[in-house]
Amino acid sequence: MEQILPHLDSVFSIDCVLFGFDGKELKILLIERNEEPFKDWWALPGNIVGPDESLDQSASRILYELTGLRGIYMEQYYAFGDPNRHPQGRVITLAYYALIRLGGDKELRPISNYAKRANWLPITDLPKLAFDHQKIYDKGLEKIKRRIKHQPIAFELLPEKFTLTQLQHVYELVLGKKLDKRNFRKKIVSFGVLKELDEKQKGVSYRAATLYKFDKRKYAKLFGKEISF
Amino acid sequence: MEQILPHLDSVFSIDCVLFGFDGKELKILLIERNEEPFKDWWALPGNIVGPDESLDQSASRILYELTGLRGIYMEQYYAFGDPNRHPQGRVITLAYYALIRLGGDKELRPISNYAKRANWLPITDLPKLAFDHQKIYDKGLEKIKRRIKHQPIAFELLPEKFTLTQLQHVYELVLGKKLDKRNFRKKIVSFGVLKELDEKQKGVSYRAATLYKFDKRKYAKLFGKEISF
DNA sequence: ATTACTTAGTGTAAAAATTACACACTATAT
DNA sequence: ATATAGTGTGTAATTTTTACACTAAGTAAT
Repeated sequence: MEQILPHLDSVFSIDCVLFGFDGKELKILLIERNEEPFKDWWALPGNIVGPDESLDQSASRILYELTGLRGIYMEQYYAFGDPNRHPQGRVITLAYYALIRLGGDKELRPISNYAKRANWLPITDLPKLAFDHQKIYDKGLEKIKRRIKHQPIAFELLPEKFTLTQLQHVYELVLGKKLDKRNFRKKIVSFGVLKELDEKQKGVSYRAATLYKFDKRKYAKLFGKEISF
Repeated sequence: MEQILPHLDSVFSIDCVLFGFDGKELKILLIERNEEPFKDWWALPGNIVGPDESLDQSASRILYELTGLRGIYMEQYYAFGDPNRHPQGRVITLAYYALIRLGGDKELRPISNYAKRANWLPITDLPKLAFDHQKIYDKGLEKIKRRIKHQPIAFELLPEKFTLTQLQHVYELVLGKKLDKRNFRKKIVSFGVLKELDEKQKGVSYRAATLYKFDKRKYAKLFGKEISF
């Protein structure tokens, strides 16, 4: 119902759960707050939605401001609006997640002044989080667990070229269970969204694995058909 | 980011997509607006979130005010926040869906004054909708299509006691395709969430079918295991 | 060049799930 | 008694899923 527009004191924000993968562990990006409330606590990066931004634009801007990253696959997944979730007033927040490959270069560019610092922390050992951010994170993890079974989001966590073992590793981390190597390969290849390259892995002290990349074209053709893990 | 709370003129609302099933068709509840903008247009029922309500509470209140219904399974599914979606200012809206069985008695109790009337309209023949409500509806339908494959939400559209044929009918309507009778029964029974009653359907001029009901207890035990259609 | 080490890469058989498909039964209405 | 309309049921063929272990290839150290 939207025909009358009272001026209400409500604030609408976006918080981001950025999952990162460095080849070993799943991490999330947290900031250490520099201001009250929850000064010195770790929190999810977030910000207030600007008056002329769409929600997705706003999420992209926030991600960019906090990390310098652009062009990342992000998706809103839940709105949190408990009237008491923020000690200073009513703040409804919309949670987005993003999946990012870590390592290499382009890391953590300067951060807005409300944070002392930002850091990628392994999800296996998270500190207490400010506000209801633990809940937001939990729901985000749950979300990508479900999503990775049906959508090709695992690739976002990997470099453009990757080995099947690396891909399996990502699935195992997100789903939280071991998968059978042969069955995994059989299945993932049968989806027909991988392109086998002529290249091999480099810099390893054992037999180098074949590199693959995700084939967006092939995936686009499959549209509608469900992938299922 | 939530440490400073500027007073912004933003409005946060909830819109509901109420899917109803009368035994024949899928319908949604629409209201005919009585005020500008979009006076005389059909729109989704919605309202502004109160300052001390949680989002779910607010959605329940709105549903109750518009229909008199309580205790309905509702879930938020997407936030719409295009800066231009409302001609009079910034309104971010959170969409909820609900599934309701129609027919019988408890229908459409008096409606707030912003609507001329409210009506259940078949989804196969919807009018043009106000604002971006067509988009909101589309996304809602998409959502329940996916959800009905994995969660026991079909039962919300049926009376407490129902026949397997009625249940199949609901699945067919939502998924938009025919299902094989024998395979459907085999599968739905194998989930083990139905309780066969000693009762038979009444008032039909042919062999009466056995009635079933959804067994919440059994379903609770299955928790974690995925249903899949 | 031999050896030790580490991961890559591969096939099959058994079990389970899915699909396609047709007819006799039962209740009611006339 | 007969026509009608929907109920309720089984099976064989196919596909998908699961469980499972060894050889091949490359690197590093000697």
